[in-house]
Amino acid sequence: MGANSRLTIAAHALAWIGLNERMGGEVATSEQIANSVNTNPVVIRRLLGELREAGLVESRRGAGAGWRLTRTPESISLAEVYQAVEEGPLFALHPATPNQKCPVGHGIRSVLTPVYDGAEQALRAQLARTSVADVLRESIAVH
Amino acid sequence: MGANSRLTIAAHALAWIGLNERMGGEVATSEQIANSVNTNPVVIRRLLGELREAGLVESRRGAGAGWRLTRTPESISLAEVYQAVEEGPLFALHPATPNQKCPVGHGIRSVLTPVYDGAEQALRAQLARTSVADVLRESIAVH
DNA sequence: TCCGTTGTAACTGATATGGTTACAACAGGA
DNA sequence: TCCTGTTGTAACCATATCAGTTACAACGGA
Repeated sequence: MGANSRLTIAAHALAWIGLNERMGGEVATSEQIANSVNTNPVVIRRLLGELREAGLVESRRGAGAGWRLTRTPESISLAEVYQAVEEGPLFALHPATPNQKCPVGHGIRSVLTPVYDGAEQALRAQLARTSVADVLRESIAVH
Repeated sequence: MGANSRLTIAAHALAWIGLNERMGGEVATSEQIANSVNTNPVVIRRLLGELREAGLVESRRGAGAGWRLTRTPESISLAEVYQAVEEGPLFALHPATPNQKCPVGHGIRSVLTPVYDGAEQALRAQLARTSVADVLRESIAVH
């Protein structure tokens, strides 16, 4: 599958902002986060922009600007982060409408749809078991 | 996410072969399957080739050639089909090694790895609840 | 030998991703 | 009012995957 690192980078960014706030920092800049993730600040700003649309972070512009969490790290689950950065469904149905004259082609889409919904639901439920606070705490605990 | 239709097409092809065998057909050709899926026969042959490597189907060449299931439709779950056609992990870690001098960057990969493993395991477990026989039977039942 | 099918390479167009440069918009402070 | 640092965003590039297509060699039964 086209595995991407969007969830990884988003979780990393949120954990970093959480650590920054715990250390007394007012706001975190995309440059600081990018330095920890080891990527370009624009990549961070694009992803945090999607998290802002989802209501997970807020940004301040102008001098002394940066990013802050709108909620506690404990209350943000990876399922919400996934929802914010991965829009489409996990599995796609047929690119072209299957042959409706064939019994299989006629019925298969309405069969697969709930199967895919259930699989995606199971995925989200498992991601919901981990919070940004978990990621931050366990990351720091690694020696 | 880069949602693709590989699992959909593979499940459709297997269900079609299963129906063909139930109707007394010896082998199914990639052209017949492609006609039901509404795509090009080469797309079918490529995907069935991966299913053959996984041991789910076998092919015969020469005149009167085609494809057959190696097991009953009841014994083939969508989790196995997923395994056969989607190799890589669902979520990727960082494209570049994160900053090891940062506490978050140092520990986050070993934290996310088991989280992603668990999520993917939940996905597979849910897909395992549906078999090719289920897909075939329910598809035919759709009016 | 003929012929239908598989197996596979090669190419195309569309789309997603991560990275980069560039620059306007903004807002606090000197 | 101006300076400065940061966000917001457009534009572009390289790479990869996917679905589709054409072409043709390999195979094997009749």
